[in-house]
Amino acid sequence: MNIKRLERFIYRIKGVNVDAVVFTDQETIDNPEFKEALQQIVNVTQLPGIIAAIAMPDIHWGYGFPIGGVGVFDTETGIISPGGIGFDINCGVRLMLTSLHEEEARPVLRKLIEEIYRSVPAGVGASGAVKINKKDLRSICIYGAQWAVDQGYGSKSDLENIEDGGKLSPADPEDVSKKAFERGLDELSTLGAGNHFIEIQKVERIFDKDTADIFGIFEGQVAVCIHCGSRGFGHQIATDYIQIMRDNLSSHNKNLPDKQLINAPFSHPIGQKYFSAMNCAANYAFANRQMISYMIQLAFHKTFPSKNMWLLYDVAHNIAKIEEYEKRKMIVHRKGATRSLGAGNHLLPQKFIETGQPVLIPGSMGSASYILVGAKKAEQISYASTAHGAGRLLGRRAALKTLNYEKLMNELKQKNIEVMSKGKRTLIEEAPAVYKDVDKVVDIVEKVGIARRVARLIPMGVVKG
DNA sequence: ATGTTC
Repeated sequence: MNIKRLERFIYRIKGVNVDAVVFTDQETIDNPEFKEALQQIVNVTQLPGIIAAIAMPDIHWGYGFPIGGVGVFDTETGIISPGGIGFDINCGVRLMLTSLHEEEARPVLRKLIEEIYRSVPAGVGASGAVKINKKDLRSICIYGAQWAVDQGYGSKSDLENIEDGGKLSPADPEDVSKKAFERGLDELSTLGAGNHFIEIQKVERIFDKDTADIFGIFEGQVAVCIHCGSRGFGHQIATDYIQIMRDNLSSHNKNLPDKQLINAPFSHPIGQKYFSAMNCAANYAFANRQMISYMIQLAFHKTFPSKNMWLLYDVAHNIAKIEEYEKRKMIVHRKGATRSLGAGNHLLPQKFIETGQPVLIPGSMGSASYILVGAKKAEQISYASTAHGAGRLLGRRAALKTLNYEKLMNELKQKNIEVMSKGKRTLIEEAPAVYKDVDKVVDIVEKVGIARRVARLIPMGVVKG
């Protein structure tokens, strides 16, 4: 690999049609663990219609494309690829703020965590939180979070605090398979497993007082963070379209450097159908997080009837969207990358025009999370993208082999973190030691200038699959 | 990530 350091935390790797750009530190560049992930972002530069291939400081190995990567393609000559988005379509993060202070929450924290755990089914195959029929699911595909609000789960004002209003188009349920529909029916309002979680956090530090004030953030404030996606519904859609592309576009895909980069020309009917089906899954995920936050609100008000809880923002970090840069339409794949719109961007609702878009970057179970704000510079150097999390350091298998459950529980106990989980295995696979240091990731993001820190939060309690 | 390896 031909890697050149352009400036501090910005590297250029020689690519095929374009060069790849990586925002990271020298340690990551030199670490053999990340060699494959860096090769993956280089592979992306070989795809048709590529405009930019960018990796974030939380880069790690993924299916075809690296996680923590952005792939930008021309809408006419370029492609759309399920691997550039991820199996968990519109995996994302939602942050709820409260009028509650940490000291008031501490004595009843266990009860609150238990209440939330009962309200939101977690774990692999979790189901049965709400009953919907096929017609509802069709509406969810089209209307996303708006469907949930129309059903009484939350309020209309929530919608402007969700990326794209929680509703993407085109999204035609006819492009979604029967099998995906079957899976989607009983999974709405469930958390899932793996790195998905609900976390009760407290604001530990404020970096940007002016923005924090506008966002309604204060030191010691209790917040609730939700990290989850489109469950088996999105997973099935990704699986279906990988198969469809394999069966119907074999000559188009014959010279791929990696089979997992399978794709369709964006302008091809299959590319268009996948885009539409992907939007259905994205809308399902927006509805899912809307439902979950409503359930959490009920649990919260049971414990604290006189306190308020409201939505700060909801971001997607596994998605592809049509965006325009320099009057050219592009299909921007963000896989483990968060949109980062700076102040004044016309896509923002009025309330965020002067601040820029809230950006949510959670860490791992025992570590900090950040609220950041989008930066104009991101629109210039990263196609309005920034990092999405701490980024995995160790694979699941390696985690199970090297880490000890009792030791992990002791660590969390020492940090005063209450945990409720469906199983031990997920906890070990998601232990803090498995992730990079989120503080470092966010530091690079800010120094490069693709988002700015507003507040740092630390965990008080966590619910996991 | 996932009715757990596509």
